Amino acid sequence: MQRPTVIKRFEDYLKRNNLKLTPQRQQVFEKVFSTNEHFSAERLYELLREEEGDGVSRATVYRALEVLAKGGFVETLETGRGEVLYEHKGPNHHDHMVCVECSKIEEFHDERIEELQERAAEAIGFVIVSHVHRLTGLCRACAAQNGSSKQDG
Amino acid sequence: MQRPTVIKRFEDYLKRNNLKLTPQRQQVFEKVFSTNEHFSAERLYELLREEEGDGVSRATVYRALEVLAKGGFVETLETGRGEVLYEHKGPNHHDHMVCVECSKIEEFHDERIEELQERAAEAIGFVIVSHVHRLTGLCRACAAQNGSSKQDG
DNA sequence: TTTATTGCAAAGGCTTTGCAGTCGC
DNA sequence: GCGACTGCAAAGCCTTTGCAATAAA
Repeated sequence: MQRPTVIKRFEDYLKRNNLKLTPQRQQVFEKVFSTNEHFSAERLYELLREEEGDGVSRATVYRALEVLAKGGFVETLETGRGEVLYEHKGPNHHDHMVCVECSKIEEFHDERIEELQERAAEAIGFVIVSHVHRLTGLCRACAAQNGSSKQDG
Repeated sequence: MQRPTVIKRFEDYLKRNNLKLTPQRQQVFEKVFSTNEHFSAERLYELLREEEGDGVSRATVYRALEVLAKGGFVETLETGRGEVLYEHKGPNHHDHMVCVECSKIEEFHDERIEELQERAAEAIGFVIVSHVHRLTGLCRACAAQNGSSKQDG
């Protein structure tokens, strides 16, 4: 998906929903789509503060993220440790693997899994709107280091 | 898994980890294993208050849940709406489908999915410790009702 | 007796909200 | 000009924590 296209979609979305295109929303939108990282609302707020210009208030960042989420421009990702991260939606869907040691997030995708989950839902008449498939564990680097040290669990 | 067995495992776990078997922990443990529902910490606290006897303080409920989680006796489930629910671990693993309309939670399991996710992890050297696979959408009943009413999104 | 545990209430962290002024449309 | 938006600070919600008293082992 090219940038101009997404911006257009965003503007259309705002119009359709009687929302206004404010400089703050633009700034948030730009920042969100200019990174491929997963970020928290707080982190996004920081990033916007660092920018030249007026900046955006914390409340507005939260409110803008809500708009973006409702419009389907960003997805939320709960890391499993009480954190909520966001990322902008790209053309290709993917799921996540989160390293408990270093917090690194890797992405994966398997069409077969997507199909099987669709079947599972169909089987009981469930209509999927969205899904979360998150693996938690150790990334390659951390697994190599943690080979021996384990505590009782 | 039979109750006596789990209790035994719990007691062993406490001993092994230098933790004490207090009446409060027992109460929490009993309550957690006496229901098959998914519950929040707050809800569990309520349930315990309603019981005859001394009850357990809120702080203790949270602390006990932490112990149970670390010991692998309960699993946490983020509903995707900022809520964290718990459920006791049973013999058979399962994932969840959460209805956005009525909050009903249904369980599903597909061994093929489990295998594919294991492969996906292996492929990049990731070691899975746990995983979350949650489908969000409409359960059969709500899907039937919501056939037409949709908002822009 | 020693060390972990409990209860309380205060403190935290993150997010939401009320409100008055402001600005897109 | 109207209705939505913004910033601020206060309020909320859920969870964690410090501390002194208490109880398991």
